[in-house]
Amino acid sequence: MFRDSDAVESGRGAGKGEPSGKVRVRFAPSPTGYLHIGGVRTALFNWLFARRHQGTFILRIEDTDQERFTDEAIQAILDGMKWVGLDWDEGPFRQTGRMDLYREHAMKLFEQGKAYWCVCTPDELETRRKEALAKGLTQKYDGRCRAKGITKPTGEAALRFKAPQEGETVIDDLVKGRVVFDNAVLDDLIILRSNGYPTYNFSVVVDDALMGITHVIRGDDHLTNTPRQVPMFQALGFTVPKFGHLPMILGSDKARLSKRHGATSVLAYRDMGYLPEAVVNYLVRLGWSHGDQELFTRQELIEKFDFKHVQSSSAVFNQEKMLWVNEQYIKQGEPGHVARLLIPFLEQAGLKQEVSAVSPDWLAKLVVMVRERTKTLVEMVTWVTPYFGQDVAMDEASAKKFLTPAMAPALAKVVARFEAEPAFHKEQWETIFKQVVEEQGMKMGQLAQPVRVALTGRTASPGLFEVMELLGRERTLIRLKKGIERAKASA
RNA sequence: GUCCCCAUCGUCUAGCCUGGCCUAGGACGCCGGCCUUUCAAGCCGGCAACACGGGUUCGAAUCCCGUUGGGGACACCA
Repeated sequence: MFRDSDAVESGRGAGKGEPSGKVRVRFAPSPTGYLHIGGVRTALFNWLFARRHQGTFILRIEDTDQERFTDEAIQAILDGMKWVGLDWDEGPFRQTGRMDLYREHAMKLFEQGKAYWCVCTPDELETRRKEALAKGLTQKYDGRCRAKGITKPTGEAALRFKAPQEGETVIDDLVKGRVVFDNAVLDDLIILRSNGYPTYNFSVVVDDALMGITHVIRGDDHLTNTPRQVPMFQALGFTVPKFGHLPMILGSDKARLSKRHGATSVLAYRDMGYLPEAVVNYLVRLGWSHGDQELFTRQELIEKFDFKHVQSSSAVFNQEKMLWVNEQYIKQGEPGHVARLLIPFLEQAGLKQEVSAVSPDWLAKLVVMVRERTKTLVEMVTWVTPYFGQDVAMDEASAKKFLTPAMAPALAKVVARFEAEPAFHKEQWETIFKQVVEEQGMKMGQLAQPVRVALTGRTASPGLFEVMELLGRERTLIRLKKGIERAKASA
């Protein structure tokens, strides 16, 4: 009976899975590419759980496969974590720096008769696996080297763990509840490859144990790995941690989220103009809920996060909703903060000089003026460009439509009245403007549009008087005059 | 094929553990209206779901069994 009482504690139903000791969790990505959305969510749940219980969050890079990892990928993971603000307390540890530890523990198992040398070659194994598949049999290792009792292999050999074959392994998962596996389905897994490197299922166990991990929170694609790992913890004499298997994130076709579904790297969302806190907010709601609440501050998340409300079924990633969340953060966020995040985008749009010429305060006001019209920082750039520089880029079609000779007199009147005012006062200028509209026997919109085009170069903009206020008296008058020139010249 | 997980509006979800308060609530999106100097935002309203079949019970979205469907795992990858 491979059943460890330590593993048996419910996170659902009975109690709330309140940890008794000090919580230690980890996020252990493999550096095969960028940090994707699913990875961020796993990291986030770990981080939240750690912060919620004043525990420790550890970052560990699973790089035991020399073939596939790259330093760039490690850097990308670090950058991604930093961008979303998931700071770790220990690490990043790299498994490649811990090889002695794995070998040492593997040999310990061998000496205790809990592991054995296997001289089957990868090719042979592959062939047998194919045969088994063709016959419709279980594709597990037949254990033929188990009884050979090889003490000192002469050639290439891998070390296999003697998995229990009787009884059952029970895990009481924080999100899935009680899951029972028949030990008969367990394979004698290779723990040390013939090249001396440990395999994943072994290195995780050694690391999780040695790092004192109390809760292993990971994607539910690892659920079936758990009954293979639990016996290893026990064979090594370690305490078995508690497990929590998070449901997967699916693409719109209900298949596991992948590159096929468009952007899956978190940093791609940064580049698309998403705020990191919006991404976090969206991701946490994908699989966790707190009543009807949609928006949470980071502090609220830490206070409210619990496994009791983690969904056990997978969720479809929906960019529309994430966009909405982003929009909310842009609209409700602290203007100065949004402005700071906007700067790199402005610089990239070629406004480096212009940006350095304005104050953070003015930039924040600009953000306030345009923010209810934008859903991303990228969109915000286009809304914000007309307000930099003396002149404005004029949209030809708009100018042609609204800056006509017939409009020139009314525009001139507006300018004359404005010029009579030595200082700009929003309400006052608005009153003046409306007076002109009335005197000219026009409708508000008739005069507002030409003015809008003269001021911003476009037919769509924030409220006219907000625009004037932001532009300031001088620039307002300059642009208005240029608009009149343009109107007169228009044939 | 074998094992494991999952199943409420198109999507994210509340409710399920501790059956009645559910003629199933919220959010995104979509449709319509209001507001309006443009574009937005905002506000109001609408469409839309308990996968199916059995049971248990006075009563089931909630408990049990089965079916179907979806996902995952079965490597000297992680």
